Amino acid sequence: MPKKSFLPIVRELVRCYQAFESHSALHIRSMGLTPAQFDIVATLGNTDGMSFKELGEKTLITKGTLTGVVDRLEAKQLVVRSASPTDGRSQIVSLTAKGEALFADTFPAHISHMGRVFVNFSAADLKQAETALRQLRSALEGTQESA
Amino acid sequence: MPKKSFLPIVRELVRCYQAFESHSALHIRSMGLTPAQFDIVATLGNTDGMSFKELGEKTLITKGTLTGVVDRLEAKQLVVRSASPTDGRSQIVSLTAKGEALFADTFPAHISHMGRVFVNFSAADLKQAETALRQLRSALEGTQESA
DNA sequence: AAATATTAGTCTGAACTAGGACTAATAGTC
DNA sequence: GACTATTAGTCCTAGTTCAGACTAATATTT
Repeated sequence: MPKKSFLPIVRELVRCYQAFESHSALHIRSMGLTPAQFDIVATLGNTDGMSFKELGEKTLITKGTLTGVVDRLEAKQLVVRSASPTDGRSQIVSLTAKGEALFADTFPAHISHMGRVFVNFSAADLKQAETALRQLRSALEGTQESA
Repeated sequence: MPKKSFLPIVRELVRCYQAFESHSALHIRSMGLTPAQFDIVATLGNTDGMSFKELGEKTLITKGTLTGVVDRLEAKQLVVRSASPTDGRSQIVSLTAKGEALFADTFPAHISHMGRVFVNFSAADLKQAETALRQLRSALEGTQESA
């Protein structure tokens, strides 16, 4: 490996992510949700609900955090908890009618908001960026235990 | 623009960043620091100190957060605050001898830890990833106000 | 069936996060 | 020089984050 030449990438990755987050978060907050809350609502949209475990895996929010975020969404009456019919330990989280309505309002708006960023990207550009990122991630994940 | 084809990238960017963060954070915590604290120590290393403003710009930590993080580092006697000689509003943050020592211990260790991830990357791979990320970021930053 | 291990979700504690109000100091304007 | 605008840092609030301890329920083993 080229010694230390990975530093610019790491730097660029972090800045890129933060730029993305701040662009996304600004819009989400203007719609009255936090990024984590939006993440949950977007994940539950067009589904019949799912367990905390499943929700955590899809959103990459860890269980401890999830409890609190769902609490706040429940307080806003956007989601409900219900016992799983098959597993006594498990809770199913699903959107309420109000949550569905919010999803229908905000999700397309957000996609379109974010899409504007990519107006000048060609399909090839997108593909290339995706490939580079995927390669990077698989390296990062592959090294987790070999340290 | 290709409608909606940006979603996979966004997804990949987020996962990539989180994989990086978790890999990095695990190592940093094992050295007794939080990621934000390490970020500050690493930025102050080999400098004569800098103002909160400058520190915030380099680390991408916002002012409100910075106050608290520096408080904790000061409590650990790793950094000190001192009045700026040129600007009465400004505080200079710099490493103490203990902070310098910690920097000398942990920074190379962390670089080497992270470098292992990239063992199988060629210089060309790195360059390509960097280019893709830079392009992405400039798009993200450029759209901030045009919404 | 009883003992053990695993799993789902909650709770706790320490820290980070952004945004905005606030204070003090500097800069710019008339 | 007085007025106004900007800037640097601090404080506050609400929310997120993770790790680890904990409880209850389910699986596995013997």
